[in-house]
Amino acid sequence: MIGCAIETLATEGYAQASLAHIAQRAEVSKSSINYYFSSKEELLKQVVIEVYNGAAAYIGPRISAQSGASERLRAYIEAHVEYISQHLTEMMALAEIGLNARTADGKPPLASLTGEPALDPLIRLLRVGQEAGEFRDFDARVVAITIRRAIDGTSRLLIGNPDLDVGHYTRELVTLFDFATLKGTTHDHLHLSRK
Amino acid sequence: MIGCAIETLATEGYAQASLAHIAQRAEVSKSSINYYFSSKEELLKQVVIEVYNGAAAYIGPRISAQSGASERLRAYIEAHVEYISQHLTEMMALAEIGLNARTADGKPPLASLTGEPALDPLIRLLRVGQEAGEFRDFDARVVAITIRRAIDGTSRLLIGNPDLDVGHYTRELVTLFDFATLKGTTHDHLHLSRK
Amino acid sequence: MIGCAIETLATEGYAQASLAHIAQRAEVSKSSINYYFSSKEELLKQVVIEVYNGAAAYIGPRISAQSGASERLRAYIEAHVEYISQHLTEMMALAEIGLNARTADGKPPLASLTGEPALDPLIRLLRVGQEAGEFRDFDARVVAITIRRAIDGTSRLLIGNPDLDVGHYTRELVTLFDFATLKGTTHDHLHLSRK
Amino acid sequence: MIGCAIETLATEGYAQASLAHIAQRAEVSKSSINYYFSSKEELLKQVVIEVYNGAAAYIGPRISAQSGASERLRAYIEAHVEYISQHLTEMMALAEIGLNARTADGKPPLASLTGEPALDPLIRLLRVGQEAGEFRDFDARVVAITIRRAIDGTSRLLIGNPDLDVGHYTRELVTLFDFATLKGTTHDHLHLSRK
DNA sequence: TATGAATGAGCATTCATTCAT
DNA sequence: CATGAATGAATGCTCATTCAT
Repeated sequence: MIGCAIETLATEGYAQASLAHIAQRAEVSKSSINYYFSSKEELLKQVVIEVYNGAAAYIGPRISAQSGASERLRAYIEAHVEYISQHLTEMMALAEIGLNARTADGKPPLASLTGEPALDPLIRLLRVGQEAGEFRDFDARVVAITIRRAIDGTSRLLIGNPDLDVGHYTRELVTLFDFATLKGTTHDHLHLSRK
Repeated sequence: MIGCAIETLATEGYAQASLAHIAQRAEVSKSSINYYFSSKEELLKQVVIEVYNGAAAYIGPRISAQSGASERLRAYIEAHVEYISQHLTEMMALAEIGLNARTADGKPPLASLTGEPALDPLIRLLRVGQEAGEFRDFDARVVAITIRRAIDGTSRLLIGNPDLDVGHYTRELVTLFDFATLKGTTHDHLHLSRK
Repeated sequence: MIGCAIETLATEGYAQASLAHIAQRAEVSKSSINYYFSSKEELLKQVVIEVYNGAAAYIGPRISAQSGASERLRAYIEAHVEYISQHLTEMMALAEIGLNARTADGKPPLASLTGEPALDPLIRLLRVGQEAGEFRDFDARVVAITIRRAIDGTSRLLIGNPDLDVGHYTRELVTLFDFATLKGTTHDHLHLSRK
Repeated sequence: MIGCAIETLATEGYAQASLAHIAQRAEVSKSSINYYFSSKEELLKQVVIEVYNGAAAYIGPRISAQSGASERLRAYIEAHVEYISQHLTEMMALAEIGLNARTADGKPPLASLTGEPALDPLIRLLRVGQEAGEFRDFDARVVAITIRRAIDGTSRLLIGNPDLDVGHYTRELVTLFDFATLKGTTHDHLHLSRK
């Protein structure tokens, strides 16, 4: 049932993801959904949890397997893009919810996903790299946000370009952020002159 | 009236931006909106045009004023982030529309805004820089997408952190993409080893 | 303007014959219609009058030109069918109004057109024919109603069969009602046995 | 619910037969109608089917019970008028739908009811009578149309004259079409002279 | 004379939810 | 455990009408 909700969200969009449509896809009655989930909000929350846990289970170990900060960053990007490319539907669903769902007061409640809390591990990773002397001196939060934005954009990119070479895209992204983060001598004048 | 539509979209979200809510904010009747705009779709289209033109008028000249590719890229980022930080509401509205509106068949029709066509000038800018020997050898499209994603994320970031130091954020972003794009010697081994 | 109302009614139907559509066809503003006609009801009334007078001006003399009752009846049918076939649009408009317009209380107010009052001349014609011994002994009202129904159906018939041979159709109709009304000996037993 | 739709159509007319009005008469909510009927069009279709089937069930056997063509024609008229006089409301509803409903392109889609297809059995009946030598030589289609028009007009007639003597009216109609169709000698000169 | 602006009422339809079974 | 029935609220939209100009 959660699976059908995901499919509906991904293929029809948030606005069309009514209980009726989800129920139709799941070939159950609308009432059944309300039986298992106290409200639509609850259903969406479960969708988020399900998708999020699935991603974490795949990505977490991939990062942990690496030891150096730069290797971890590469693994972070690679694992995310890879997972996204293999779970496009779920990611689209997540995006639909994250961009539309609001709390009663009106503001994006699931900012927690793409937002600050979810960003913390990445920020920590970057700071560790800086302390270890692997990364140059940047604002870890800004870089983290940029990386997350690049990663989160992957699903849309793949939707629009289904035959995109994911491997090539991943490598380019990794290289890009390698250059952007790794300590080097050549570019330092730029960095300093801008400070 | 378009202004109120923008405010409603930005503060209440796409789903809550009904004609009734927009009309209420504008202190006119629902019918009046339908008098000036033949449909809701038309209203949203006008919102997009209005916001888009305003941004282009500000940003375009700022980029053109620069001559070198790397200076242009810096101007691109700076002008965008600056404009976004000063027109947060409009940008949020644009995002709400771009991410939710669908054509009759169901898929993102306004991808044109954040999507491919809008990307072309940036891609060209990057390629010019590569041909001029200013930029290293990267996939211009991947880098362009990443830059756009970083820029487009600014509005959400500012919503969540209203007292963010925009100047600092912009400088960090510019530096990040300087490192990511400019030709240097130090990091070349990374790039090559990954190829 | 009345002409455009007629066209709109005939081609788009009563439900679609809004002031907006009529105004569009007439290439004037909606307000102009309300300026010349105090209400939509008034406009429709004028349409009815216009069409009705046009028909009367054509048909009246054609009937009066005949002297015998049976000749008059033939002229009645012939003139009507002929006029209808040449003014299909107007007739369709009349039908749309007659079948849909209602007074405030809810009942067909324009029954006067196809209804009783409009029937009186025909009833009188038939009775004169009976008194003159030309027509058999029938209920003039029933026959009159039947003749009117046949005539009124002509427009629909022509809409559905645009290449109908109107001359043939008219002759068949005239013959049919000749048989139905003229005094004869052969069928009298039927009539009597049914009384 | 279909019953209330019929009543509303008959008493208030097609234009006033909104879901709101029908729901009010049925003392249910508008939503309930949409629950049972996927659209208003569907509701009207069911009304047509219901009424049509009811009529067919009554009228069909009455005609089949007769053997001769002229007897069948009499039964055809008698059964129709009788049924109509006893189901005035339903017939009015049917008329409102048939005369107003339009397909997306704009023209009368339910012509099938009063229109050509529904006419075929009557045309066949008349032709059989002609081949059997019972009926004179007329255009069966024209006569059929005229008979249907007379029958279809009955409901309007009864609405306008609730205390009409239906028996008398039926007999007059039957006699009229007896004279109009049966082979006789007296009138033949008319027919021939017109040919 | 003619029209743009504005609106309240009404339309068919969709939705999440409740309730009895 | 599951669902059919039912509904109030809300949606985008059309309409005839009014009013100031």
